[in-house]
Parts: sequence; structure tokens; C-alpha cells
Amino acid sequence: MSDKTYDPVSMETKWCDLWRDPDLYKARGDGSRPPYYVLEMFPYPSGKLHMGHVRNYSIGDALARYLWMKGHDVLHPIGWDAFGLPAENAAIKNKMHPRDWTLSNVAFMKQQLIRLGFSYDWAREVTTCLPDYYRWNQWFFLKMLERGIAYRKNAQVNWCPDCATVLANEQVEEGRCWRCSAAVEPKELEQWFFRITAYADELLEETYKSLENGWPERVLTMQRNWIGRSEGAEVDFTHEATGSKIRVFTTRIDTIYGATCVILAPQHPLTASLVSGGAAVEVNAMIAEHRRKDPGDVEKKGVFTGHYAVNPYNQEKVPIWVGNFVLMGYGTGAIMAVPAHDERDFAFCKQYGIEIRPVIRPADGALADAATIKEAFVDYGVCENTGQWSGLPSVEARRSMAEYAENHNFGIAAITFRIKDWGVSRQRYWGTPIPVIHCPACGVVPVPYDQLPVELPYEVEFSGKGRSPLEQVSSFVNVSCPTCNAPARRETDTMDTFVDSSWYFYRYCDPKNEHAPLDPAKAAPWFPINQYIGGVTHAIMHLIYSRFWTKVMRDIGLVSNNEPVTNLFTQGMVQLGGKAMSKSRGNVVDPDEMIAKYGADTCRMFTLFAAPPEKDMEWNESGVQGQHRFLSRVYRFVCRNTEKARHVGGEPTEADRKALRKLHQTLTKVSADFDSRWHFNTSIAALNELQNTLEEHEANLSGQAAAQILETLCLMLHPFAPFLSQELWSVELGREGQLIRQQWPQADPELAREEGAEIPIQVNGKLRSRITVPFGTPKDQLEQLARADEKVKAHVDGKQVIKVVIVPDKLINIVVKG
RNA sequence: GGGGGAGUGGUGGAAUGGCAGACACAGCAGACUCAAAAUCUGCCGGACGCACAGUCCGUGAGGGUUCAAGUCCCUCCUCCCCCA
Repeated sequence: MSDKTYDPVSMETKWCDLWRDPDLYKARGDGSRPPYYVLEMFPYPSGKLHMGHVRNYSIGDALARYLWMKGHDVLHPIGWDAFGLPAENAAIKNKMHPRDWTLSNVAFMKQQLIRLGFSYDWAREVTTCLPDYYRWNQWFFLKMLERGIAYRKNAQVNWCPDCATVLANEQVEEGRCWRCSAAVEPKELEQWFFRITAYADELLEETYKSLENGWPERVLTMQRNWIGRSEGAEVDFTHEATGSKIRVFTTRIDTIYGATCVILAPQHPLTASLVSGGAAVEVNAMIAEHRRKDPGDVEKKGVFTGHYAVNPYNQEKVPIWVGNFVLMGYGTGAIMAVPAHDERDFAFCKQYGIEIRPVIRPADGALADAATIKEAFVDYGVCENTGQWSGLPSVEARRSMAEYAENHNFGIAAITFRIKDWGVSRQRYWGTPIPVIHCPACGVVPVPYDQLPVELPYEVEFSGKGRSPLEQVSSFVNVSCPTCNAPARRETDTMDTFVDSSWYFYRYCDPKNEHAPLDPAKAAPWFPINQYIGGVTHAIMHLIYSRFWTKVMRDIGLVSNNEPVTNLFTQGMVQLGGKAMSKSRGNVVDPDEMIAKYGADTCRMFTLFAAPPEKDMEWNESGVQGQHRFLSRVYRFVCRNTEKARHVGGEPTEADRKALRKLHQTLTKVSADFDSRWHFNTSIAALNELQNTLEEHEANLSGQAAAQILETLCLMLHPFAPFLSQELWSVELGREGQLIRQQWPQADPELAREEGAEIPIQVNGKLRSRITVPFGTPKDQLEQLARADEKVKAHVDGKQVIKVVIVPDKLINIVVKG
């Protein structure tokens, strides 16, 4: 008997030191074993890890360790998403340089990750704020410039007055900044864009093809909505007075005979020439309102211009209006209103007393009456009063009418996308400098490749507000033009940090390469990534940009895969007070305290046990005790039984059979959880059950059963509690080597099998008794046994048996009447 | 408004048409202890009941399908996420 107590902190710190061995978690990529790339979203180095990180990385690490043990060559890297606003905000607040702040956070968090025992191949660590990483952002930028993917345009952007920076559309949440929640204002600036729209079709297509099975359906749906492809037609109405064309975009050209007005965006080029007097004042107010508010928030308003347009299909005159809900950035900036068949148009025309004219009837109904119509009929149906298309199903009319427009040169079949090009310019210091020079004579001149990286200067003033700090650094700004040598200005905008995270997982394959972002041969074995694990919060932005970047890299010839990630797992958020943990919200729970008190193993086990991984989880520490108790019981159990396990031989006992049965059942369950849905909470519950059973039979175990149990227990526990399992393996069992290098045990179905089936007997669906029978007992025998059972008789006697349902080895249900 | 989730004991959760509440937390009672911690044992959805005798009720609400529904279908309520 041993009276050792479980002391996680000392054993864990010991193994942390031993696990610094750079070979231990080294991915080889040499074809010696089947490769498997397990990737978790790299953290932003905000200061300390929080429980969301612990959860994400505990899931990934359990999987990585399991895959190692299943014989894979596992690539399991980590790095730092190290550029971004918080560093600059910290610089202003704490008078600390963003670089120093970031790198000290990285150092601290790295030590936390090591302390948690995650199996990362640290030789591949990537830190995006270092020049040896971001020079390749610049290299990609130049490649995209050459290919016409990167371009410049004057554009209205979302300006956050508090962060003093431009936000991407995706970074605006309900008109407010995603980080600081300040109201966003529009602003005109010359910006750099990536032409992600050039890949819109392919990005959409793949969501129905290669991603269909490996990505969560809801992420695919979100991406499809974001891309927002709609198939429609553009048709020219004619301004009656001048004959100039007004092109409208519509997805329902089959309803055009029901168009009763044309509505222009306030910013439409024709608008200004059509309005005067009071109408002009109203239009200007609309434009001003667009600047101030999110278009979704404004109350719908319209104003009649006094002009008319001619419908190209029936030559009918319809009034031209201006509407504040018509967006210049979508379609053509002008729409035709068909109130009878579009809800928004219906509301608008009702409001202003514009005619409503039904032209589509339901397939099994009559055409609505214009005088009494209560709501728009928006489905497809049958055309009525639509010239040559009358009587045609509107789905067919839609195609035919678009063709007619093309043949008669007043329109085209058109596809529009909701997704816009990716604005990457940021008026910020702490990001990748955009590698171009503005020369008064030559214009925009790319920095030559051999002059990369354009390094961020270290000596910078942080005033806190206003323009980019880089503009104040004359040694950075004032350069000579690479083409003509005349004095020129360096671009002072930096890149969106989503650039960094769009390809970091490629750099892991070849992190030290000084000649290219990566060597294609080194990336090839690992892509596409077998499994990516991260928060659903990145379902749109990060994952679409990464997919886009992959396609660009493929077109440049760096990789051959079309998509970066085969399987995506989105783990639920860890929340506190109903909100995601984040430093800016100040609701972060730091794992250090828990690790100091209970150890990293308990911390990992608990985060996995508390909820299934894909579910959101409200942080609540009560329950940690349970997993600590469990590990402590495992420790003491193994210590107590190692001596016995050394004396193999002796007769197998009844206790052996029961303990081994539970052992192999548990192994079956845990393996199945890894291979299918990752419900590690139930795997850990099964391990708890196993421990309960083992202690129950402990006294009567034979030496050889004990030996098998102790060994299998260590192996099975390893993905969840690497430290304890390794300690027991090496110190108590005296075994050689690292558990991660051992083979995952194989469950024996014979040993796992129950002796007999315990069959519940129901009467009218209510449980009345149970019997235990050998497996495979035939139906008629089961029925006999059931009817003979005393408890069953009490509910059946004197009644008429209508039916007996028997599912062999499973259940008996006797249906009675009376 | 549209799309997608979710709703089960005091709590986290389990159960993918077949015994609702596995496993754990908290709680209660007991053992050990001078005492506490740790550990161990027992109880732990509700009602009736002397009861680990039995019966009835019970998975947001109501209906349906089925021998059998937390699970499938319809209607409704509440909450969360995404998009307008």
C-alpha cells in the first residue's frame, strides 16, 4: 500500500522541462507515416490566455495526441496573430511601445501554453509582427498588384472616430465598431483593395462541393449569404424627356409588367439633374443621412422627381422617384418598384399612393384585385396581362424575358454579388507597411522585391488621435522614387490584420524560408489542412479571406490545393455574463490560478468535461473539484496496484472479468468519440465510470488483469491528462518512452461483451419489470418469459393482449386492452 | 422580417425512435478526526406513502404519428446566433 498523494504542480513542472525536447512534437512530412495537419486558430497576444483559448487548445491537443498514438505524422503548430489595434491602444495608455508590449505578451502566453502541456512543434512558431513574417505579406501584396488583384480606389469607408481608423464592413456591427462600440461614420479616402470579387463564384461554388461534408452547415450558409449571389437582369428604362437610359437591376424581371415606378438612389448620377426645389432639399437630406447612419436603420422615404420613365416592354410611362433605401453600391443604383409582387415595394407604394398592379397569379388561384390587395404575392406563379408572356409560368417568363431584353439591346442577364472587394488599408502604425511609394512623376511605384521588407520604424510618437503615427516619421516617409530617383513619399497605410491570418498556416510548413513565403514541396504533404478548430466568430471574415488567399496562392503556383481546410470544427464560445470573453470587455478568466491550485491536467479535463465542445458554455468553476478528485483517485489507484501488477500469473477472477469488461467498454466509447463527434464530455464521464468500477473490484483483481488495466488506463487518459498519465507510466509503472509515441490500444469486443442482455419489459409502454437473458434469445422464448413474470402478470392478467412487440436483446412491450 | 440553433432535476449535462436524468457539481446524513481539510459510505426530479412496496405525474406549451416520442411531424411561447 502506498500513501502517495497526487501533487500535480510538481509533476507537471517536471514534465514541462522534459518536454522541451525539440524532437518530441516534431512533424516530419517525409512520408514515413500518414500525415495529419491539426490546426487551432492562433491567438492574439492580448496579455494572458483566457478560458476560451484553453478550451480551443485542449480540444486540439487531445485530438493531436490521439492521432500521434494512432500512428500519424502530426503537424500541430502554433503562432501569434501579433499585429492589431490593442497594442497601439496599450501604447497610448501605458506609454509602452506596441512591439515591446506585444512581444512580452507573447513570451508570457507562450510559457502558459507550455505549462498547459500542449503538444506544439515550437520550431515552427510564427509571429506575424516580425519582419521575417510580414515581409511576405508585402511580397504577396506586390504579386497581387502585378496580377491586378490589388488596386486602389477612392471609396467611402467606415471610420471609427475612437480608434481613428478605417474598419472593414465586416468589422462594423449594427453601425458600431466591433472593438470599441463607437458609432461609425462614413469618410472618403483613397484605399487599397483586394479583388476578392474576382473569386466570388469559385468561393461560392466550393461551398457546395469540397466543403459540403467537412464544414458545419451553418458556416457554409453564413458564407453563402455573405457572398450573396443573385441572378437577375439589368434592364434599361428610358427617361421620357431626354431619352437617357436608366438601368435597373432586378431578380424578378417576370414581374416587370407590374412595375409602377422607378426609384433611384439619392447618389445616382441622374438624380441631381432630375430634382429641384423642395425635392432637391430632401434628396440632399437623404445623402447626409446615409453618411451618418447605417442604411438599415433609416426610415424609408421617397420623393417624386416630377419626371417619367418608359418601360421597355410595354412602352408605358411610370413616375421616377428617389428613395433613401436604394443603395448605389448594389446592382445599378436604381430599381423598378413592383408593389404587387415585392413586400418592400408594396409598403413604399402604399405609403405614397402609387398604383399597385398584379401581374402574377398563384398557380392554383386567381390574380389579386388591385383595389383590394392586402399584401404582395412574392412567389413564382403564372403571368397575366404580360403581353406575349401571358399565361406562362413566371419561372419560365423570367428566363425568356431576360433573353428578349438582350436580343433587343435594352438589357442583359446579370449576376450580382453582395460581397465587396476587401479594403485592406488601415491608417495605423501596428501593421504591415504597404510596400508602395508615391512619386509625383511616376505615380504609384511598387517597392522592388529586393528591398523587402519595408520595416516598421521603431521610433514613433503615439499621440493617440488623428492620423497614422507613421506620417510623423520623416525618415520613413521621405524616400526617393525607385524608378526615377526623385523625392517621393512612402505609403503610410498599413494592412488589415486579416492579411496576416489569411495564410499563417502555410508559413508553419516552412517558417524560416528567407527566399519565399514557403517552398511548395514542403507545403504539399500537409494541405489541405485535415482539421481546423476555432471559434464560430471567425466563420465569415477570417475563413473567407483565407479561402481567397489560398486561391491566389494557387494561381501564383505556390500551392496546388483549391481550399485551405478540409474539415472545420467550430467550438462554442466560453462566455461570462452571457458575453464572449475578451480583454476589451474585461470579463476574462485567467487559467493561471486554476493551474496553480489544481494543475493543468485538471484544468484541461474540466474544460472538456463541462460541455460538448461545439456548445457555448457559461463559465462556472463549480465542478472543477470533480475532475481533480477523479485524477487524484486514478493516481492513488495506480500507485496502490503497481506492485500487484508486477506479479502476473494466477487464475483470472470474477473481479477481473468485470473490471476488464468495463475497461474495454470504456476504450470502445473513448475511441468512438475521437473518431466521430468529439463529445469528450462523455468520454471523460466514461473514464469516471471506469474508475468507479475499478475501485469496486480492486481487492480481487489478479496481477495480470491489474497490469493490463494500469497500462490501458494510462494510454486512454493521455490525450486528456498528459502529465498524470505520463508520470504514472514512467514513474509508477516504470515503462520506457513517451506516451505520445505509444500505440493507441485496441478494444477487444469479446472482453467488452456483457454476459447477458438485461431486457426491460413494458406493458402499454410503461416499464413494469426486467429480465436477464442470454444474448440472442429467440422471440417466442422472450415472450414466454415475459408473460411468466410476476410483476408483468399483475398488469396483464384479466386483460386482452392485443399485441406483443419484441426487439431481441433490447425490449419487450406487451399491449393490452380492458 | 428571413435563415439557423437551443429549451431536460437546485446546477453543468447524458440519452440520434426502445429503461429519462449516465457522469459530475452543489446539498443532506453518516464514518474517520480533539478539530478542520482530505478521504470514504449512503440519500438526492415531483406527488401520495412507514417504504431502496407500489402507484401516478414529469424533458418550454398544445396537438399529431407510433406498440413505443426528450428524440419524428404541425402550431405556439421564450432565449441565443447570423443576415436584413
